[in-house]
Amino acid sequence: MVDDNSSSNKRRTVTIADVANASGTSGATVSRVLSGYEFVKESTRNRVMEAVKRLGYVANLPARSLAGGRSRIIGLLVPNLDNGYVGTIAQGIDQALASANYDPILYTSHRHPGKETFYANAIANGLTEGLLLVAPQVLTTYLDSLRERNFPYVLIDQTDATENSNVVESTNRQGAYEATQYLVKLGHTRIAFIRGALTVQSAKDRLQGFKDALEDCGIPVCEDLILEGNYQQQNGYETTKTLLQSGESLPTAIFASNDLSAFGAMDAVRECGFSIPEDISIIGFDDVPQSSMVYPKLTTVRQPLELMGKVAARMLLERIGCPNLPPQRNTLDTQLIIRDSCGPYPAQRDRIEQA
Amino acid sequence: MVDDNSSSNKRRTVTIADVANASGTSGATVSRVLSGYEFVKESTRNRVMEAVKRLGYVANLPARSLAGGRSRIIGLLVPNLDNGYVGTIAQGIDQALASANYDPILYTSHRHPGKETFYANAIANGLTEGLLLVAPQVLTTYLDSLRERNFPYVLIDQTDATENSNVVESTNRQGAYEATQYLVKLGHTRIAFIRGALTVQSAKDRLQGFKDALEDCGIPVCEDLILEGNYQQQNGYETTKTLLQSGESLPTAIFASNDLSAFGAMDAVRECGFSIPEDISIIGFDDVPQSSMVYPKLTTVRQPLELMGKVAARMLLERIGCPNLPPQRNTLDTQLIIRDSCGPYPAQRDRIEQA
DNA sequence: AGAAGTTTTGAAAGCGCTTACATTTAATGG
DNA sequence: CCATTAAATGTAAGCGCTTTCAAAACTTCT
Repeated sequence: MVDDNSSSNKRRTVTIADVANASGTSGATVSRVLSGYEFVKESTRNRVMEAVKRLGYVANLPARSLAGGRSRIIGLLVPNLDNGYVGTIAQGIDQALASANYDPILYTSHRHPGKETFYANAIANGLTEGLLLVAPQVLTTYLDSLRERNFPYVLIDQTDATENSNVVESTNRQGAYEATQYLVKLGHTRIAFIRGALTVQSAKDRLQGFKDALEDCGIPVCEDLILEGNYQQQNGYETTKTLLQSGESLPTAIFASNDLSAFGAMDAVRECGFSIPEDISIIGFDDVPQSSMVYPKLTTVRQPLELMGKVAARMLLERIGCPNLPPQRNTLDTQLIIRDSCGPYPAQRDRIEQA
Repeated sequence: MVDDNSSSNKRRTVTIADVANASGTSGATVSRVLSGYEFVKESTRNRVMEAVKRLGYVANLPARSLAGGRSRIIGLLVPNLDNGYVGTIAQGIDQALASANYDPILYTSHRHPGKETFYANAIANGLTEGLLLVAPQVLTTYLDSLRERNFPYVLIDQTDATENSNVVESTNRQGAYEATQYLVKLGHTRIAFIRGALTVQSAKDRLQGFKDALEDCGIPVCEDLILEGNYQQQNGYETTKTLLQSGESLPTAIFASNDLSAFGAMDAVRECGFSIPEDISIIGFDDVPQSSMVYPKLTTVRQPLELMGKVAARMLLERIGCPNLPPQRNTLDTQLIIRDSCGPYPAQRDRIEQA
């Protein structure tokens, strides 16, 4: 019952030493109590906890980190923040992190063009315990450093060719396959495909799924209908517009390999005077929140984004706990979400082509 | 030119001492060079920088923090992540922070029900240099502690009644006023208003703008048409549905005081068999990215969200630099964005009411 | 009661950095 | 050329915590 309201009111923050004094123990013991160390006498523990509460003690994170403790911070590298895709994943991550009492520090990749800055910020500076990489476009640059240091990380919706990374992804090929089949079943044979950058594994897989489905349905793959893309809405818009204005025999359906480019495609299609899905069907991939809010509601392949974030975060936390677990790959199921943007092969097709 | 590839390959990370050795100086000097201290001889500075580069030295953040340096981390408290509102603001924040070489650590308020945890995480743990609070619902709980400690923070899209906080907001009253006037000019007189929680200053201000406009137009304010809300889509949906099913004399326009609830309202309106804007006009507030993507495109009052984020971040950084600047309030202009969700007083109105 | 554990604790050594403070070196002036 | 002042650098003391290491306090068992 030491009352240390002594004359020193210079000290700003309550330190572990204050708690030690107030509870008549040593700093070491307080630290043990706080870290849940087993061999502390019940009564001591209580005394310490009481003092902690009474003084409003909160551990100083930098000090703890420096001394070798856990910072309970993980780095979250995202490409940007202004679309639902990232937000939804982040939401899942945040939930999983929250229940483990971790916080994410945010790194946006657009501002880290090279390896340097990002590496410096996230890894070498000793703050984060692990890293979550959301759909990074470029990975070769720093993945090696990460592995070299045995620094825990997991890739979300992106794959490392070496198979040495922990990754959470979804059944991209299968999803695209089903989407394509769906379109074919509706009677479409001329289907345009807007692909993502082929540096991104998911873009390759989705393209593959598309081609496989076409092949399996006995429809020849027409390379002219495979449009170069980058998962951006603007690109979806431009590439679609170019296609529709090319005057060549038009597609009756467009498979945009992510929702964002699908939104762009929708704009372009409408601007060219076609209606969706009467003239041209559009299908996307991801099922971001907006997809059910656009008009017409977008038929798309759902990736369980929030779940992916959650799974990834848990996976990371697990690795942080046991640094030597072997790399693991977690592939979650996609699901075709049928809404209003796809229709049967357009009857009025001919009328349109004359226009 | 000291080559210190000595036999000790035990050390994992390069420390300031390594750099000191390699450059034939002391740790203190290295630290000075790194922090841009003025009185270091040019040649010394060069030698140090060269060693830094050669060894790939990166400062250890916790150590730096602990020793009293800058962590270059600011806390970002957001209500959630899965809507464009927060994402857009965050995007602006991130940009401003990036150019000052700061990173945000993310705190989502849904997981910090009381003051305790959040306070502990963000302030007392000594990691962050300042705090950015995005539209916090509750602030009384920790604002006092912040001020007491003279901890730099700025509120975004939320105001502190005491006028003692730094805040970045927009012309909420004025924006709502103009939106309402616009509706009135279109011929509407029965306008429903879905308000936000009145704990949020913006919600009060928007309501006030609505009432003021009505009054100035000589239209009596009908309390029955002011619907309780909370800025959530679900709420906008439910409250609108209830209103439309109440059978009482229906509104011809709905002013949802944020876009999210406007989206909810749109759903409800359509589900009740009305069309927008032919039967019922809808106007929102915020202009989140989705607003231009929904159908029909939402007429709304734009808050410069990204700019608000940017301004707030700069303001915070400024306060971190000069801790004693007086509280400042920065009110940015809103702008009425006319799109497709509002139309003139419906001619076919009577037909509908009979249905 | 004394040996042989076990459980509990405290003292003290850092973690890697910043920052007085002290000291050395260079520059200036008479 | 030496005092005087300014510039440049090194020494050392922490920042608040975790974690050996070793000692103290109990138990248990002959």
